[in-house]
Amino acid sequence: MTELPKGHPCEDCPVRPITICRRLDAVTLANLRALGTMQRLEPGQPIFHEGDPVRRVFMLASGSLKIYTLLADGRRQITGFMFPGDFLGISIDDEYAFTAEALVRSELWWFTRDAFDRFVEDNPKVERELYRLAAHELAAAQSQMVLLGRKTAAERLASFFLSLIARQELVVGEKQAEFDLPMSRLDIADYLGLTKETVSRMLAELRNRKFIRLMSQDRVQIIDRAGLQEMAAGFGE
Amino acid sequence: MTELPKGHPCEDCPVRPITICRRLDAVTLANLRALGTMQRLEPGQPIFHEGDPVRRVFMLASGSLKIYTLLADGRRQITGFMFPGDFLGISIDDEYAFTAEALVRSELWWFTRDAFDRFVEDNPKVERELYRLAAHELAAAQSQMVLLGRKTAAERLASFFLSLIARQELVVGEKQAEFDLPMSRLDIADYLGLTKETVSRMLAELRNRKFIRLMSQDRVQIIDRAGLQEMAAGFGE
DNA sequence: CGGGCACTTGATCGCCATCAAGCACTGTGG
DNA sequence: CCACAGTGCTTGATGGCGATCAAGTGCCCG
Repeated sequence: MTELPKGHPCEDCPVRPITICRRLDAVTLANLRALGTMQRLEPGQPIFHEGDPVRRVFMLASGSLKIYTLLADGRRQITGFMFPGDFLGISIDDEYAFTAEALVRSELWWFTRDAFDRFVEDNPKVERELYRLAAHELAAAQSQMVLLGRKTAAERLASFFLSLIARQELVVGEKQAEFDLPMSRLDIADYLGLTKETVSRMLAELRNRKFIRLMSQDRVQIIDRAGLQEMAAGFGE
Repeated sequence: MTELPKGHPCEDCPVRPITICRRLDAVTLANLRALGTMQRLEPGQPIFHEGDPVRRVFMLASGSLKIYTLLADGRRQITGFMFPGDFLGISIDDEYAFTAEALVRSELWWFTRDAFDRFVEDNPKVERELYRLAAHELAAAQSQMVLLGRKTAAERLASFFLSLIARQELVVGEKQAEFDLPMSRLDIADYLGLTKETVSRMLAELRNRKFIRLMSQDRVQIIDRAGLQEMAAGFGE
């Protein structure tokens, strides 16, 4: 990555660092992991802050993280959550554009940027895979724009739950009826562009409509997936 | 791109098509252009619709486009505008995830997917460049999420104007004091997650604060860029 | 048990959406 | 040259969704 032709034709445009955080294939992962160092994280512990120099590339092994940006007066937008297998810190710039912080006790591997770049150079398929991963991120970002720009509070929460369970099903490899909420109500709110009170109310709303059941504070059972999907897609009722 | 290893490990996850629409370097462009066909577009003419099969890759030569997604009941979110030099339709999936439509009379080159893919294979640097372009898109998408999730109406418009003029300055290569608004108030609203009325009011607000001047309906002069920047960054006043 | 904290629920407020004129530019025909 | 639609933008009046402010509740861990 370091030997990417710097600038040309965009060197003066406001390039900002990028997260690529979807999964690579198993073989690549194993080879890469051999180059890395493991690190434990406590809940709330930051991995890096917005503006920090980009020195390392991270891969989450267990737990979960949040990625966020702050406005001048403290308003916060969480732009993504990360789960085991996700990559973080792969960037074409020298500063992170966001802060990354552990939600729960987590483990991650880190690699120096150089080691990671060398690995990419030695594994031609990886570059292609990285592009593929970036494409996934972009598609997700676009649906999040639709969510933030045009969906109602209830629709946002429904969409969020569906994406969380889809994600978990991808990892487990089969349909699931329940999923965890490792993040707080405030984190959910800051991801969906709402307040924690509204998240709480919409949770009650989805419960009243018999779309979901709360097994505990941080575990949700899906009762009516079709109902959730209709709501997430923006059908009136 | 067609020979990207299909699936593995993401084949069952909801992959959606992706736009890559920033500039490649001049040499690459010239080589690529030789493979393409030119097409003229009238204002409002669609290039493709959400759900259409991905058969071509496009490059905008002149004019401008909008990219949007619709919800079930007709709510619309514009996820991006495209300007000369931008690429469109580069995708890892077989269906477009959005609709692309000309804002004004425009010209674009198109390439068959196969021709484009062969070109990418024959030009190893291009793959790297594509990744770089995707990274730019991702950074832009993240700031748009902050805008849509946490900024006020006035802040959104200020941010939008700054990004439009930054874009134009990138093309022209020097600082500019004025820029065009090739899109309607409704398009601006659907990009910023607002209504056309609110866009109109915030335009008046920025005018009253002496941040901008309207040279005509579709041309803006920036009077106080620092003021706009503060507002866009979310400082209280 | 009890203290703390996150979450829920309730009451009120405000920003922006909605509804509704009014206005300005554009083109067209008399 | 002007009447006059037609269209898109602006401005005004009102309303509603979600934010804010404020209790209340349950859960976790002492």
